[in-house]
Parts: sequence; C-alpha cells; structure tokens
Amino acid sequence: MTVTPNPPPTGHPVRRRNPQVTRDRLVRAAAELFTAQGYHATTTPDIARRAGVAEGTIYRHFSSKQHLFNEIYRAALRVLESAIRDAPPGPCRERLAHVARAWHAIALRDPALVRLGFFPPCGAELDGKSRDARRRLRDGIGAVIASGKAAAEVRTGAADLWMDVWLELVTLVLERTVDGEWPKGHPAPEHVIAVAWDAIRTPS
Amino acid sequence: MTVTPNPPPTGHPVRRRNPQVTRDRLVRAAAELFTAQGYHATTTPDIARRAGVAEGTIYRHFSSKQHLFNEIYRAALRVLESAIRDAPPGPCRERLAHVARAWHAIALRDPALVRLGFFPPCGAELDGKSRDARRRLRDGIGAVIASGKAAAEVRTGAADLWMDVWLELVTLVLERTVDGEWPKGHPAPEHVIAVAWDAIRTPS
Amino acid sequence: MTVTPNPPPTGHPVRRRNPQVTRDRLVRAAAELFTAQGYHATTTPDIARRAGVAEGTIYRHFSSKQHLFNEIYRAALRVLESAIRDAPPGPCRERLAHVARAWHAIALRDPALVRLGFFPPCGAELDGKSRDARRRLRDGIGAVIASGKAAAEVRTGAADLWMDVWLELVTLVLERTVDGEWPKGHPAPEHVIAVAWDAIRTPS
Amino acid sequence: MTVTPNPPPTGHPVRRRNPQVTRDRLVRAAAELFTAQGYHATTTPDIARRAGVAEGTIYRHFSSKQHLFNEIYRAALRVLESAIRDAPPGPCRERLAHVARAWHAIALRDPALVRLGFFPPCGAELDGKSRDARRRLRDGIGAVIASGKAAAEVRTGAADLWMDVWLELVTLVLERTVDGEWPKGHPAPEHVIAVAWDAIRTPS
DNA sequence: AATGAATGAGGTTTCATTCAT
DNA sequence: TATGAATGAAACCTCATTCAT
Repeated sequence: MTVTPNPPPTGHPVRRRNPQVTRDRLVRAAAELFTAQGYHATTTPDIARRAGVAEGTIYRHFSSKQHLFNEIYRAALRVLESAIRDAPPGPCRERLAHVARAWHAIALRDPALVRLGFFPPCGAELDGKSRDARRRLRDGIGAVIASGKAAAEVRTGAADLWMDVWLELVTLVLERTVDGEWPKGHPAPEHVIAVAWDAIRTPS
Repeated sequence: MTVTPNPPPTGHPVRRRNPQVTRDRLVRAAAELFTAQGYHATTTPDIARRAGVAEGTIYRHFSSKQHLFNEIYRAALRVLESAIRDAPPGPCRERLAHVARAWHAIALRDPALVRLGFFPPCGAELDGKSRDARRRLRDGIGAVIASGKAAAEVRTGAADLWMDVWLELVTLVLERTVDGEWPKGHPAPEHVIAVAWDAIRTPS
Repeated sequence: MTVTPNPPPTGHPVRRRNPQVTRDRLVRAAAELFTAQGYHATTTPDIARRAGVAEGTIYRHFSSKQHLFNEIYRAALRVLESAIRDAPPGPCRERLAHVARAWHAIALRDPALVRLGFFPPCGAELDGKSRDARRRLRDGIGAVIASGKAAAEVRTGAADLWMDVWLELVTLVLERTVDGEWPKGHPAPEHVIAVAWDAIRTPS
Repeated sequence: MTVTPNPPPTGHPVRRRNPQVTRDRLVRAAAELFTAQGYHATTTPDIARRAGVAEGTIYRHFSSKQHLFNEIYRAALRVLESAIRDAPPGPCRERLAHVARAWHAIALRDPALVRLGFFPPCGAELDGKSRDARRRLRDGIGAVIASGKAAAEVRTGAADLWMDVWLELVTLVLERTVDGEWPKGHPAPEHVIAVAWDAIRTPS
C-alpha cells in the first residue's frame, strides 16, 4: 500500500543527450543567470533548473561553479575578440567603427554575452587565465589605436588614455543596448560611436 | 576529557559608547568591505569585526544587511550630490568642471565612498528609495547640462545623451582614481575632464 | 488560517547554555560516534543530533569536522598520557603495571576515550599536531622502558622493539575491554599484563 | 558562444576483455585503494579509474561497493587461511611458526592483501558471511593451539587467551611489515615470532 | 544599547548507482 | 559485456538573524 506509486530511484539517468548539448545548455543558463543576478546570487540549483538538468550534472562538465564562470567568461571574450580580428584593414577610424558596430550587433543579439565580457558580475572570481584574456582584448584595441597614432589619425599623447576614453564611450553604447534602453534602430549608438572617435582623433 | 579548561565569559553590554559612534563605525566598516569585496562576499560577522562590535549590534542600528547597505549607499550619494549643489553659479562648463573636480577630490580622499556611489557592488540589492536617490543625482547633472543647452553652450540633440557621455567619461576618471592608478597629481584626470566637455559642447 | 501554528523563525537561539557545556556535549557526542561508526560514517547532523544542538553550532566551536576530530583525539591522548606521568617512581615493572592498570581503568569507565586514543577511527584525518601527540605518548612509554633497560630489568636488544611488544599486548587488553568482552573483574587483563612484562623482562 | 569545439564520443562497449580479467583488475584496484585510503575515502570512480574500466563496469561484476569490499575481504581471508592448511603436521610450535612465516611472506609480497585480512579498513561494512569467514580464520589458529595444549606444549589456562596473545604479536609483525618498516631481511619478525611462542608455551 | 551563542535554511560539492547505447 | 553521462540524496559548511543576558 504505497502512497507515492513508484519512488524513482536515485542515480537514474532519465535524459539522454549529446554531452556537448548538455554542456551548452549549462553554459547558456549560467551566462544568463550570472549576468542577470550576479555571481553570488546565482545558485547552482538555479543554473541546473534553468538548464533542465540535475544539479550534479554541472559537476560532470565543470569542476566548480567558479570554473564554470571563468569558462563562459573566456568564451564571451573570445567572441568579442573575434570582432577585432575581423575588422578589415584600413584607416584606424574605420576599423574602430567596425569593432564598435560588431560589438553593438552582438549586444543586440546576445546581451548576456556582452554583459559577461564587459560587465563581469564578479571580478573577484576571475582566475589568472581570465585576467590574461581580458588584457588581451584591451591590447587588441590598443594595437588598433597605436596604429592610428602612427598614422597621425589619433591625437598625440598617451595612447593608453585614448584607448580608455574610446572604450569607455563604446561601453556606454553596449550598456544601454544590453539593458534594452537603446533597441535596434535607435540613433544613439551611432552618435556615441562618432563622439568616441572625435574624442581621440587628431583635431583638424 | 576536557578540551579547553577555561570557560570564556559571555553576554552583557561590555563597551559603552555613544550610539552614534557605533553607528558611524559600522557605516565605515561596511562601506570599506562592500566596496572592496562586494555585497555578497562581505559577511555581517566581517562588518562587525572590522567595526569592533559584536555581531548582534548591527541589528540595533540597521534592520538587516540590505538595509545597512542601502543606508550607506544613500549616504554616499548625498555627499556626491552636495558637490553639485556647491557648484557656484556660472557657465555650464565651469559648473561641470567644478563637480568633476570635487568628485575627483573625494575619490582621492575617500575611495570607498565614490566606489559605493558610482560602482555599487550589487545593484540588485538597491531598494526603491536608493534608486530614487540615484536618479536624483543624475537629474542634478541633467539640470546643469540642460541649462548649458539653453545657453547654447551644449550641443543640440538629446540632452540626456550628452549627460550620459559626460558622466561616462568622468566616471572613467573616478574609476582610475579609486583604483589608485591615477594618484594625486596625475595629469590624466584634467585631460579627461576637458575631453568630456569637448565631447558635449557646442562645436566652435 | 495557518496549518502549522507558529513557524519558528530561523536564527532563533532557543537553548541558553554555558558555551563550555555545549562544547563538552559536542565533544562527547563526537567521541562516541566516531569510535562507534568511524570517522566518515559519522555525519555532522549525527553529531549535532546526539549533542542536542543545531548543526551550525558545531562550527561555532570547531572550524571543521576534521578539527573537531583532532581536538578530541588530542584530548584523549592527554588523559592517557597523564597515566604515565602519574606512575609513581619505582622499578620499571611496577611503573608499567601502573600505566597498564590505569589505562584499563579508563577503558572500563570511558571506552570511547580509549578507543579514540588507541584505535583512532581514521588515521588519515590526523593532523601534524595530533601525530606529534601520538609520538609523545609512545615516547613516554619508551622512556619508562629505557630506564628499565638501564637498570637491567628489561632484556637487552632494541628497546623500541620491546616497547612495541609490550604496547601490543596491553593494547589487546584495552581492545577486549572497550569491546565489553572483558568486563570489570575479568581475570584476563591481569594475566595479559603479566605476560606482557614477562615478554620483555630480563630472563631470570 | 561555444566553449569547447570538439564533441567527445560516447557510449558503447569499447574494450573487449576476458570478463575474468576485468574482475581481477577490479579486485586488485579495490584492494589497493581500500587498504591505502580506507573504505569511505575510496570512491567507485577511483576504483574504476585504477582498474582501467568505466564506472558502470563495476556493477556488472559486483552488485554494490559494499559487495565488492566483502568479496575481496573474503578472498584475502582465503589466502591467509590456506597458510594454516598448508602447515605440515608436527609440533604446535613448528606449525605456528610456519603460519607466521607464511603470513609474513605474504605481507612482503602483497601488503594490500594482508592489510585487508588483518586490518580491514571498515569493520562496519563487513557482512555476515565475512564475519563468519573471519571467525573461521581465528578458529584455524585456535585449533592448532588447542592441539598444542593437548600435547602440553602450550600453557594451561584459557586457550582462547593464548590465541589472542599469539595473534596479537604476530599481528605486530604483519603491521610493521606491510608498513614497510621491517623490510625483507629485517631481524625483528623472527624475534617477535619467538617471543610470541615463548609467551604461550608451557614454561620449562 | 550591547553582547555573542545559537539557529537552520540553503549554499556548493560528492558519489554510489542506473541505463540507453 | 562495457560504457559513461546523468542522477539526486546527502555530505560539509556558511551566515543573516535572534534573543537571553
């Protein structure tokens, strides 16, 4: 006389999926939650629930919550970095605009990715490899601006400072975009991208 | 089988202090820890220890950790807002420069305060009153810029956008300053403050 | 219309006790469980339940399960060591008999203590300090036997070996005693203590 | 946002081996790990890894971790028991010495086996059959000693007690041997074996 | 007002076990 | 027979909060 008819045994793998699919679901769920609520406010049960897997499954794919976080952080940076690599050769101004627009497009399509890469929810959890990756991304922009300076397109003075200024303004675009305040077609992004360039270009 | 022989004393009010002093110590300790480690990574025992009081004492002055956080957040905003009020009448350009420099001075003197006000460690914990206060601070700057626009000092177009741009660049100054990368006397802050104005002023 | 009348809030210290009492209850509960079931089979909920406290309370007195284990292990060794110190001066034979009988008496009175000291449930969890304490206990016996050898009471040859032999046989007494197989008044312990001495004394 | 590009293969029977070989590999791996780290500290993934098989394969040969443990425990006892059976007829003294030396030889050759048989890592996990087997081993020694007593070679008094004493000292030899403290050729084992006999023989 | 021991829900992580392949 | 991804109960531990003193 059992009240609960069939008590499901533990250790029962109900779902059968390509492991890569499971991993991707975890990555996506984690990225969304981490960026929406922050690192600490996101719990492993949360992530598992949203990914549609059991909690233990997280640990077959990532050795810890922190590892999962760093893994998706670096994945985000890789995507953002590819926008720099993809910028066609040409004047500094064009290349920077290309990067900014590419990032903006990503922000429209996949806000969690851009949030993760540009507004990581918990800097303290980033490991050495992640910090290196972050530096590499900045260096990528730095190289473009340095080339612009060599070509006298960019003002004289500390190139690093101009990079900071440019990045800061592009970051403003991305922040407003991922927050949904500047939806697709809004004119502000182009304005700000232009302002960002004006702020660092050689005055005519 | 005694593990430790001497039974430690317990209980009762030990220290006698002006309650306001205790509260201030808590506020300072909390501000430093929240900004250094983040909201969730800061525990109430941490705060009590750094303030030199018992864990329970926090709850004589604040109803919860979240309340304490919001309280000090708004206190930080009040200080930052006063810089706007203190700006002497005059052209927009002067008033903005005054505000930026005042904030910069605070960032040098009390980094935790500026971190709290401009880079709150956990947006999700901010309550309605705090969000109102945040809006008020932005509106303060908005009003200055609107007056500049009325006086044709600021470019035409969405005043809000120029406020965003100006704030973003000033924020860059503050970030580098609280991180200790631009110590007192470093030339970058003045450069960036000038750039921020150039970015929004009516082109000559 | 609540079904469960007063849902007890968390963070509610129901019991009020001298902290030393709480600590002692934890120590006793842990000692009994560790020796009865082994280190790993004893869970922190088990210990808390038997001590009559909440699980979290363990961690106000001990930084970890391992720390608790080492603490009570060393406490047990201290008691056992005191039996060596208390042995009155005299011939080696008498002093060893005194120690063996004292340990036997403890085994009758507090089996968990002797189990912990002589048959620790998980050697791998012992930390450096505990291993030092264990060595000190053996050294205590070693010193007694060395003095017996100097007085030609103990056979020639490696004193360490005779210590091992003596300890092994006394350990047999303690094991049977704590297992309840040789209750109070059983003649075996005295027999074995005599055999142990015969095994290491200078043959007449 | 792909985190790892290449999807790893999965599933199906990969290795093809004689099932008995797989079982033996599991037995050996488990014996080594259980005796080196203890029952609870040894995980089934550990065992599978060391045996070079997949985690699930354990359950094709043993119904549970506990079953595997008991199985290898009894296998160890069988080997140790055979040393008693193999002792050639003759005086008690010779037969016991034969057994002790045989066990010592096994301890040198296969420490894990002797550890398992004489120092089982987790008594609580032994099932009824295992406890019976353990009793049988003791009875084997008991029979030898009883015959010695009948022949007046062993002292009068409780034969069980002399068995305990003899076993305890031989156990000391085995412990030091499996721990590597008395390597091959060390004189202590023979000394202690002699002492063990002296402790129980009829005094001359 | 101040104390700090106690609480217990809930966090991250482990692991024996299952079963589709 | 062998595989290994998946499972989920349960382990250890943390910490915001309470309240007798």
